[in-house]
Amino acid sequence: MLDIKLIREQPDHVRERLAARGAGDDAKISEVLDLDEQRRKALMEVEQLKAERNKVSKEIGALMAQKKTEEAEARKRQTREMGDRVTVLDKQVAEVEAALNAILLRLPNLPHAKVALGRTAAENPTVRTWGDKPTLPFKPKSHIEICEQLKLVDFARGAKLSGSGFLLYTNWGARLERALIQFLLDLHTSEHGYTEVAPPYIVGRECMVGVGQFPKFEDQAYAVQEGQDEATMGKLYLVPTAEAPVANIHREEILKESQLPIRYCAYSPCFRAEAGAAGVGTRGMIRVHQFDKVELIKIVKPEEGYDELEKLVGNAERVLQLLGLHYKVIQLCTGDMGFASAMTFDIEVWAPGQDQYLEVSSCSNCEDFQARRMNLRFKTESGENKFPHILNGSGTALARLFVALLETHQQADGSILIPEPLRPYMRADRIPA
RNA sequence: GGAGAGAUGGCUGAGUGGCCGAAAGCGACGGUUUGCUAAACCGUUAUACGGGUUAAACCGUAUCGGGGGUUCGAAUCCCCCUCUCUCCGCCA
Repeated sequence: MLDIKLIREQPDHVRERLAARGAGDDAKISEVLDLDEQRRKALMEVEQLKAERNKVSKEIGALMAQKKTEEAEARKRQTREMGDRVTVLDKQVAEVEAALNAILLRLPNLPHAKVALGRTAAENPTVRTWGDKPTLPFKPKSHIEICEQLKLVDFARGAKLSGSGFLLYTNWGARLERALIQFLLDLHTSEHGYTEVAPPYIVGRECMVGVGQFPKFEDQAYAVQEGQDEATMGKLYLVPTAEAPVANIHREEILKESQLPIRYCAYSPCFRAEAGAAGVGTRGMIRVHQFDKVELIKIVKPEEGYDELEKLVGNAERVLQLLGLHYKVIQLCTGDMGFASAMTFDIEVWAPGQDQYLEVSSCSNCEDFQARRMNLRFKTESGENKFPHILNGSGTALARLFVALLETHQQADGSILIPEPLRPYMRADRIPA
């Protein structure tokens, strides 16, 4: 959520920054300014009225104590009317506030000044690349072919169980998935300073609002209903990412400055309806309704936000380096960034069988945008309450990592060579052909 | 799922209609005292919004789990909801 004071004081700056990300909706900002004005006007009136009512009420109390009943009754008649007026105005304020909030919750974050201007993914600058595209001495197979040959994933039965976009990992495939999860958690906790947490996979809607998923992207989530009780619909959702529960751990808290930075690392499955994406890359494992991911979340002091973002990207990159996978880091341009983010770096790993790069990580600094929504603050040494920066990054998404790993490390004989750091987890150095 | 108890400030805990943004204790912070530590003593100690100010000071409003109601006035009375605890049932 944007700071209403910022919108009030620098509306043109806000308009300009929103326009930069292609969300420049002048009408909305004007509406916000108008509602804000209305709200404050009504507030002033009602508060003044309440102050008077409180005053007279106190007097009534004093009169009652002195047993001056008639005088007290006279005052009561006087304040009764004020009470009715207060009720009306209170309702008015609540309505204006609700209207204002509805807009504010749908306005995306402002991109950081250093983010490249652009409209689409085609304009995302590449920041760096690591390694080279592997040159295989044979025509690389697609992960789909590999999975079928080595029986790592049973696509047909996954679809039978839950519909298209759901995977049934089998055998070495299941073990590889589990090994990767554990490898990632161990790496980030023991080498990168994160604290492991295991969150719920179903969250209340406030969590979704807190991270900026809702209300704008409500159609992308799986909603959960308890049995036949339709009244429970809209209360709980399957997590689209561990960010939803983990970033909200300290929602509505006031942290001590000494507690920061907080760094959490969490595995969770991720459930995405992918509404509107039907038919786009539906074959294979690249776009699915459920995938595993290890997520990194940081809550930090504002002045440390961008240093921490750099480190976060580095933590995710380390994964690919250890697994011997070629990748590039790109910065998302203003037009391609996610709703809550002020700056985002994506990591794209090379998948030889696809002949393309796959996004396996997205690392963002949302600054105080999410902290505002979830009312998460920290108290500075001087006693001031401030909103921290909240960062999130995939470290990393698994299904696509799985794809890149198979396609990169496939051997001429059809087996898959397991990268050194993963071998203890696989208890094998290759998946046999 | 059934029955009962409860939810008050950083914590413990008092408060059953006005004198209560809230006693007391603990903790924390500042100060006095002190060779050091400890103790003692004094003081301070929530949040948001609005007004005000260069910034403060300051003023107002709201907040005692959440929402609604009664009343001139609600932590206190009434209704609904959420959560926690105890017992029973069920269950991985």
